[in-house]
Amino acid sequence: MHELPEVETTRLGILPHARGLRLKQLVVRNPHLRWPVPPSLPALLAGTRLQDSDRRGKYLLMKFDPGTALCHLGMSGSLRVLNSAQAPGKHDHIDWFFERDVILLFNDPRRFGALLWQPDTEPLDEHPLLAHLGPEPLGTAFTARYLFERAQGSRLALKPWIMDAKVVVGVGNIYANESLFAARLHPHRPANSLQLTEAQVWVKAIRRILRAAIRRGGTTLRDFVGGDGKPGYFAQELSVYGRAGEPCRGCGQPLHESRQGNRSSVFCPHCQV
DNA sequence: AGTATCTCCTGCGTGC
DNA sequence: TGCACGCAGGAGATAC
Repeated sequence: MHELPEVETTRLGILPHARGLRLKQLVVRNPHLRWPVPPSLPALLAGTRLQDSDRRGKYLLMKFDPGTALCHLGMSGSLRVLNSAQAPGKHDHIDWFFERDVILLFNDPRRFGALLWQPDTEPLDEHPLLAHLGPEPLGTAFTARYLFERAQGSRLALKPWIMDAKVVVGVGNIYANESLFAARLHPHRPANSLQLTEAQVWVKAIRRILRAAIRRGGTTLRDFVGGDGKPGYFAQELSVYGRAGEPCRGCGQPLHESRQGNRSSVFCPHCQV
């Protein structure tokens, strides 16, 4: 799926090819993503330079001369560099034609992704989709003390709680499951039962797992490819996600599965308390 | 204000 | 072979 490591993999795959290049033309073949692609975007971007690319949570930020394009990959989106022009496929919605024959292709079968725009006349961090995001899990603001104190105010179960982008960004279903297992925390525990010592373990687990997933190029279950078009290889290192009924890597007992907020949770009822 | 549910969408697996 | 069906989920919108 598409969580922080997948977006970061995409960003790192694109940057060396496209940074500093002028965008000759943006072709929006299908603007019907999660929100409509702004009709003015092709005219706004034509002839401008991609200065840099950043990431905020799961939003890929592409800084052009007049402003920043916000790209979300949703569930099934990919943004990758093409070696040469090719006939557009069914779900190839947007082409970015840069100088030097560099082409970025945005493909998204389920169209949960998005491409939006924030002009430099408005502060980027005040964009409605970015304004209320919590800290970056790999940043210095994401501390055990922060997590612990924030948890005291919520009766939500730990699993849906940590997936709330206002608590921390970038942790979706896969890495929520994995980090809870690594920290030996039961996903159904109320957030306000979290102890400071547990928060310390959990923060380290989240950071470690996200970093490891980035090193492996993300998790490819079905359709994720990074900016270089290659799949990620973290799926084979997953401990619980997608392994319901299989033996726990800690104790050998079968892993349980439940539903929380219509998302699957997989955990070991013996190891996670 | 915090929490729960709904919604968008397509591909894939399953059962008849 | 074909079709109906359920499922997967990021996360904002909506309802309580």
